[in-house]
Amino acid sequence: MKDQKIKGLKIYNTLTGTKEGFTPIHEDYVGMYVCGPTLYSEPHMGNMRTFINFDLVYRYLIYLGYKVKYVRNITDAGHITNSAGEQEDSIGKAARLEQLQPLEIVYKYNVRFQNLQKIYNLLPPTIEPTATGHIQEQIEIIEKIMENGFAYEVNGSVYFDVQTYKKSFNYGELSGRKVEELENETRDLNAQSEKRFFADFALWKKANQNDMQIWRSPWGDGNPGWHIECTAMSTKYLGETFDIHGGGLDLKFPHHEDEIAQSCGSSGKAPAKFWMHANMLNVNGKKMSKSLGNFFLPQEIVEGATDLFDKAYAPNVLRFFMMQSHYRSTLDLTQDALNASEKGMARLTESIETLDQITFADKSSFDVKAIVESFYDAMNDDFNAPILIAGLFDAVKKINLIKDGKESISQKDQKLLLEEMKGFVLDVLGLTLDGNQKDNRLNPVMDLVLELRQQARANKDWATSDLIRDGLKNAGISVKDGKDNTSWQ
RNA sequence: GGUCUCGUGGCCGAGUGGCUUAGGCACCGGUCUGCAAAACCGGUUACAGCGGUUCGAAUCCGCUCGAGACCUCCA
Repeated sequence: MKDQKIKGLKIYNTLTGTKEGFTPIHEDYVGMYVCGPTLYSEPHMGNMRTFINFDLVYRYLIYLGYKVKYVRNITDAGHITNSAGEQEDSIGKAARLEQLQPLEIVYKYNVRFQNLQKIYNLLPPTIEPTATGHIQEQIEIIEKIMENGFAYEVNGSVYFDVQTYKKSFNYGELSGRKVEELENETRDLNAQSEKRFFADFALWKKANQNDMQIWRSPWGDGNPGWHIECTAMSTKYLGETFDIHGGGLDLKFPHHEDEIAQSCGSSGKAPAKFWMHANMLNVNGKKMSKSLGNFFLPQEIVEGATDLFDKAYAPNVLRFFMMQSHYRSTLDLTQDALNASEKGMARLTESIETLDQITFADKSSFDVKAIVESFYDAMNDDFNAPILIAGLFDAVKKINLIKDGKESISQKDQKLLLEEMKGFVLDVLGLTLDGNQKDNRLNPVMDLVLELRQQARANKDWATSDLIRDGLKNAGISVKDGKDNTSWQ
């Protein structure tokens, strides 16, 4: 089935604003670059949403059988934002505050980030290159851009020459901005700028006295510009043009626009065939962000340590919650929504276990293949995980009906459905069944306890059976009386 | 101020011209049960407002109202 389905994948391309059929540049191989975090603090849940969404993309491409090279950078060089060079870079600022070296800051938060990836069951990218590890590559790209006449040096800094560039290329094609209009749109014009043109951006920035990180370059000591690291690293690991470039929607302009300019300006080629942008995670309708203070940390929510919610949620629940919305839509995070996801996910994962132990029939009473195909169709339509989940719940309903003897399934279909449900739930959505797995040592104990309760019930000794039930409840174990047997969780 | 996006039932959230009852949760009814919970089955509630195009619009166009994003670091 995968062989037939692999050709059906469509991806929404920000560059064209349409869904396009996906065909990799090199057959069977996919190159994907995603902009990673700047590690001057711990990533919050909003950041995680983007990484989880691209994890979904990565997982589905693998599921379809592609060999995927997934590059996600780690920004460990701070970037001076103000063109006058007055503002401190984010990493340097954090370093000063915590009285650590910049790379100690980055290391510290990278350890946490890596841990979060494990907790949230993100597949590790093929490589996570760092900006500071690729200063030479960045310098070389800048040199190429200068050779091509699209950059100029001023006083130890190098700027990209947008005006010259747009004579040969279309600056603004990704974000739909027109350079002529940009000037009026800009809120704060910096009159003191060294730049020839307001839209020019720094490729290399001359060092300040108080910079904590400084590198040597042909133009003197300084720092690489914000955008150049992605161009350098994507080129190095994926080539001048690769299949997919992803990132958060807030990076579309100027970051990704400038990446395109740098690639075209150096190699003459556009960096990526497909640009994918993941939308923001909202809290009460507003983008989760540090400045608004409406963020919480991924670690806090799984520990129940945030004031925003009165209980802890499993990482699985957060993942499922996010998968219930499309990656290109904003998603509002509320406690009610999380509670809904928690229950729904439990029902979904439990049904997989039910299916595993189901009784076969000679024939299936419903079209199993059609349900499975709906899984692929959903994901092939621009990774539409919410539709996939709706399809999975169709299967859940059928499985429960089979259990009740109202539908039936053949052994062959059971095998197919189980395999594909596991595939989509575990491998594609990246959920785990951990929550349903019981402690090996506790198992026989619980068997005994429930047996005793069953005896009490047989004797109509309700006092004893309720004592056991209530006692277990206090211990955090809920007893579920089924038709034929009693289970617990 | 400029550019753009969005406004779906109690909540979250899909769907872009013609039965999608999307789906999840909640709620109501039922089955089961010693009771309760859990499971399961069934059901109700919607397309911001106004106008237009069309045989027909949640879906296309216009206007109004509202929300948000980007233009500065941001996933």
